Amino acid sequence: MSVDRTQVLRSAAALLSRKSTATMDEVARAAGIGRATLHRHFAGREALVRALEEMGLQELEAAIDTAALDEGPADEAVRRLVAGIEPLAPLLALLVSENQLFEGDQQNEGWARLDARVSQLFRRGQEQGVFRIDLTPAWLTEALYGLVGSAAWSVQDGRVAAKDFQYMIVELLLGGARRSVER
Amino acid sequence: MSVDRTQVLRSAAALLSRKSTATMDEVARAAGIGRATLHRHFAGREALVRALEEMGLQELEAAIDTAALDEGPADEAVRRLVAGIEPLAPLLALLVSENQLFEGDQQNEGWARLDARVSQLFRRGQEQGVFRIDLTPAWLTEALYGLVGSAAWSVQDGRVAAKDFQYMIVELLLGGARRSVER
DNA sequence: ATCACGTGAGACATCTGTGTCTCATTCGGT
DNA sequence: ACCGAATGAGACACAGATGTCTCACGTGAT
Repeated sequence: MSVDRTQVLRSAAALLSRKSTATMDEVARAAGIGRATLHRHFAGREALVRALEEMGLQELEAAIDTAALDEGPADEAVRRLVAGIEPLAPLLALLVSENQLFEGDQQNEGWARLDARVSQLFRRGQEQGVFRIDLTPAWLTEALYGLVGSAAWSVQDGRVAAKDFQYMIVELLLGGARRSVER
Repeated sequence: MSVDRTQVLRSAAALLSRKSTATMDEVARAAGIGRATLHRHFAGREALVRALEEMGLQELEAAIDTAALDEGPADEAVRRLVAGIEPLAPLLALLVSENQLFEGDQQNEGWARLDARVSQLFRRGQEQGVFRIDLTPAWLTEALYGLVGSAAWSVQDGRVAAKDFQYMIVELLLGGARRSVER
């Protein structure tokens, strides 16, 4: 009976990432609840978006923590990170594509901090000779977000199989599309 | 004096790709024109979006044509394609991230057709042994869009240098982040 | 210098989405 | 079976964006 707040936020993320001008009513319908109920849980559109930000940052941070980016080979850390990110991919896709949200410069810092941690992983990989050094850590970080978003949308639209999510991202990010000898 | 329609559409794409809820007034300001003038050129928000779609599809098709995807090694064709896409990257980023636009199933076909052409390039590369076969052409196509979008946003936000646009995308897409022997 | 045209600024009515409320209903716990 | 809490549906006023119009100004052509 009672509404699952997290569930509502997830469906909202999935919808808004594809139709950012969606109405509060559409968001409610997508979550399978009434508009009034949606309003009882989130004071308004503003609050809803804030909640999405907060949840996104929080869950991404948790995923980064769990992945233990400082341990083991950098490429394996990337695999762990992508694996942990999968459940929150639609939400991440929304937050990445809509950075209007970060005007208050409040949550902006939280985002920058997570960016730095991911970026640091790629830097570590470069220093340890695992990653090539002609692609900046900043770009690799952005590319990771982009690929995660693309994969999330592709799965959502049925263009690729959900079970291949991690494999597709990691393999392309780490190994690229070109066929090479050692593979 | 007279307004450059293409210029208006480009600035609108850049703005809307980052703040999709932007007002018509904001779009006008971003283009350096008045709201009334914007309205004289595009009957309404709906018409503006349609024009963005149309221009995006048209220019992407032109870029694909110019790249001559059927000729030469597949990886070189990818390089040509990315080079041709660079000027319309912000527009492409908008269209990819906001697929609410394709409800009328009209322009949807145009998009599907272009998708098929790009996808065919990757398939050709696989058949000729240039690309690995464990990543589907559909995914590689989506990934290309995703990376182009990420790169466009990164450049727009100043996180990476504009001059590295093509290099970053092509190198990551084709070669991946991992350091390997022949590189 | 004159004229036609396109533009910017502002006013205006309208519309759509928003936020709040009430009320009947349903679900879950007792 | 009962009761309380949460929900859905609908009504309502309000706010903000939209679409249209007018008018004055600047520009470019003649």
